[in-house]
Amino acid sequence: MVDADRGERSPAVPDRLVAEATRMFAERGFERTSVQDLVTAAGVTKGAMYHYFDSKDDLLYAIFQRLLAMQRERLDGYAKAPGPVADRLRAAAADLVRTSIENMDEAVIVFRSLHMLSPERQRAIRAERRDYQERFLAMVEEGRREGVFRSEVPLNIVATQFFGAVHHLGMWYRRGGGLDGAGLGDHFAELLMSGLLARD
Amino acid sequence: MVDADRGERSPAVPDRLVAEATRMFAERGFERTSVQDLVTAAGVTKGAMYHYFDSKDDLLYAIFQRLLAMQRERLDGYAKAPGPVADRLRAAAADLVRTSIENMDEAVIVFRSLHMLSPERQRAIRAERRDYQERFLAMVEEGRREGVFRSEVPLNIVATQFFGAVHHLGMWYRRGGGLDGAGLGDHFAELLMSGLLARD
DNA sequence: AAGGATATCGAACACGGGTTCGATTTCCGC
DNA sequence: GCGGAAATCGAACCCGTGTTCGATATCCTT
Repeated sequence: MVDADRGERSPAVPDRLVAEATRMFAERGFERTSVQDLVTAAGVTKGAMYHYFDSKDDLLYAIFQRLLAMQRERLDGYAKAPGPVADRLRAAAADLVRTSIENMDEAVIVFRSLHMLSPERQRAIRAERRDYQERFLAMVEEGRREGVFRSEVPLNIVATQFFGAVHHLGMWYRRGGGLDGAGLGDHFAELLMSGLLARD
Repeated sequence: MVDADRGERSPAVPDRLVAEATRMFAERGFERTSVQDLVTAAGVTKGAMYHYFDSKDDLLYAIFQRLLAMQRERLDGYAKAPGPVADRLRAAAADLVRTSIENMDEAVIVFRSLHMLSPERQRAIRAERRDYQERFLAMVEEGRREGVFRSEVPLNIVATQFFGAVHHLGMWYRRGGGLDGAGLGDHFAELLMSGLLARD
């Protein structure tokens, strides 16, 4: 019973740990989730966990990276795609909202528990996120140069407000509220575009 | 040397404690600030603190309430003022941004450490905030009835995105960045209005 | 089948945390 | 100035925490 079993019975231990940690950190918060509760929920003991992760911090860091790496990769897709920049930007924005909602647990953790990471790792994550926003802003800038975006409000403020709203999703969005991730993504993207285009 | 002294030398102990707690909770986070560090910074001992506050939680709760009560009161002012609803809403929005920036420490704590409160108090704070948003939304609804606001995007989503962005301010706004609270408030309000008014 | 490496266990450790409480000092009305 | 109440101290307490580590079980290679 080896890899074949892992696929059919239950996931490998590291994966189970990350999965449980994601669920519990999102629900109770990082600091209110003890390592003991965590490993119990995952059906192992502390020793097993410390075999795969150097610390509780490590586990948290892994969660951060998974979501951010995924979203950065997706953004790259839109940035490099052909077509008008306005369309690509709108699609990228809607996609960010959608993936944030579909990975709500991770999203909640990222925006709520960043300051629980060790300082170096905080810096690393912040850098990654800054990188994401800069790539995003590069598309906005591209649109501005082409004369597509010409808002009264500084464009980076428009984009920043959008990011703020996205990061805050975890605080209020609940499933089954009559609006799924894709629907909300469309609205959010629409709102972003109206901000970038508006001129009164 | 009593009240007169409190006014001229240093604030009363409970005030000092709240002030230090606000600063430290915002900087290091609630859970990374020990009661010992806190009382040392405030120049007293644990006993003094536990004389005024039942728990560390109590202290946190006091910080929450101060900011929320202040902002709710201000919102009421705009809601009850005379004049077109669009103007009042814009002013209220700009004011929320401004007061959030001027009380950045409290704002950071509110949005970052809500889940550290005891469940009952979490509920209480959430209820207060919901109340705030409902009053705000009532003005939006007023404008919709009058035909002033007619966005493609559902109005409550526009408003919610605005709140999200405001709550997220603490994550990126830094003083001395060439844009003060009032200036940013204007931009944010402008953006909110453009969302509420837009129709394409 | 043997052997070493990997995975998992389980108990103990070290430590800092929030909280309690009786002693001591400071304050204020009489 | 006295006396009781309020404020403050300081040390001890208890508990849960993340982490370590040697022992044991399981696996994969040869």
